[in-house]
Amino acid sequence: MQTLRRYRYPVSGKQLASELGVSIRTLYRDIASLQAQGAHIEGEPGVGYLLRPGFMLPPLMFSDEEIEALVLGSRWVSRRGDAKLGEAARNVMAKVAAVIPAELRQELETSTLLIGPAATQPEDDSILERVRAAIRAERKLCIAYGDSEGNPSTRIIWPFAVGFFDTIRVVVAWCELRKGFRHFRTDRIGELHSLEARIPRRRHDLLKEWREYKGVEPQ
Amino acid sequence: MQTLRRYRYPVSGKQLASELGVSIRTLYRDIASLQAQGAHIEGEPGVGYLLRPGFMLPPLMFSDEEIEALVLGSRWVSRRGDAKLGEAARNVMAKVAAVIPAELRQELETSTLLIGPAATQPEDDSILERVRAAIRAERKLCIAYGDSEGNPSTRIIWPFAVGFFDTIRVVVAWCELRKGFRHFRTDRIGELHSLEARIPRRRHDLLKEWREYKGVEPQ
DNA sequence: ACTCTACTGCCAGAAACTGGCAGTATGCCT
DNA sequence: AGGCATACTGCCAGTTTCTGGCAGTAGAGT
Repeated sequence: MQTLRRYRYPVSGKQLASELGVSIRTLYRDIASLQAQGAHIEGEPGVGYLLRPGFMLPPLMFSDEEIEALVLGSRWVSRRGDAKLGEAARNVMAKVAAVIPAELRQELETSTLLIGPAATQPEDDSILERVRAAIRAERKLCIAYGDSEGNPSTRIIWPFAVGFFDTIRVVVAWCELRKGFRHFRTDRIGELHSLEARIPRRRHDLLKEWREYKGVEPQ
Repeated sequence: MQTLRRYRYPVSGKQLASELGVSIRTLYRDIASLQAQGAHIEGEPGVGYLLRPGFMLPPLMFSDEEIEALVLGSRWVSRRGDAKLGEAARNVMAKVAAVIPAELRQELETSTLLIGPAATQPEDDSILERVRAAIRAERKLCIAYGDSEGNPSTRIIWPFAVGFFDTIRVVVAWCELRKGFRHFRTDRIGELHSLEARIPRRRHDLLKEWREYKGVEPQ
């Protein structure tokens, strides 16, 4: 898995086998067993193998308390994240539930830590989804924003993080108009579209610089 | 693992081996390798084997979105749960980070979904911790409670769930005084102590009945 | 002292894995 | 259309690993 993950383009079985020090025949068998375990490895004749992005977690041991924390966290994301993120959280729980024995599954589903409904009406989810997509793709966004006094403006921003507060969510970005870090409440973003232009700096560096500027501890 | 989990008392290796259809010698070897993988199996000469409570997750594959959801959920619990639950959430992330290759670890730590600070000052964490302990042990609680008009009362309750709202947390319980389901805000609980007496009904049944009574969907 | 039990080293037989070979199917390039 | 690179499968012998029995040590409870 680790070897295959290093490549972002299809790589031939022959090459993989020589890197791992095994024969081609064994490689085919190993890949088949990895696929049986759920790894998303795509193989095409004439092309090679490609690992679809994702995480492979080895066997892991969790205490009761840790499982409760995991379930509670997933439930929170499921109810407070945007639609896609919520579905991802439910998928996590479904995957975990699918592989544990039946006696434990009940313990999972019966977990007694519940997330209550949101205090405020959720705004349009698709804004958050599109912001997250832009962050991941490291692309600039053009937004119509109304500030706290209601003054409308149109800005080009470099989004690199989303902050979840109890009742609101803010996009953390570099603002080209103001030439500085700014926060934008998602419920005050009117129109939004993703630009072709890439953000000229790495997301990780922007985040680090913003943390130093604001004095925010890593989480 | 599954075989061993069924027992709540120490069980001899001989018995385990015959249930699994392997020899004693092999069982010792298998247990050694499970322990090497992180399973909490305790073996004492003259007593037998005992599995400390916990979950063993087999290898699992997650997509990028699912990992983001998992990280975000853990961060929320880490900042909004009580001290023990928060530590458990951080342990989950630490365990995951410990077993994934270095390139991926950075992706985890750099995850750009952040949880902001709580809007209100958190009340005494230990109340929530003790309520959760009572729920897990299925023990009655005696609490001093002030209702919304501030009238103080002392009640014996059967706690079976905790609801997390944006700014407050409520204990869901059967109230012996009112002979019905009641909710108690944790910030209005004054004194609290756990009683020796067990709750006469199963937590799971109480939760189910409360859901039907309140019309709450399972999460 | 005795029994029950966990745990280790050793070794032969059993099981699983590995690597090579031959062969089929599919996509890309000329 | 044809050649080439590649994924993928069945078969079989050689190698490695796993298994089960035996003998023995050590700790806990009676």
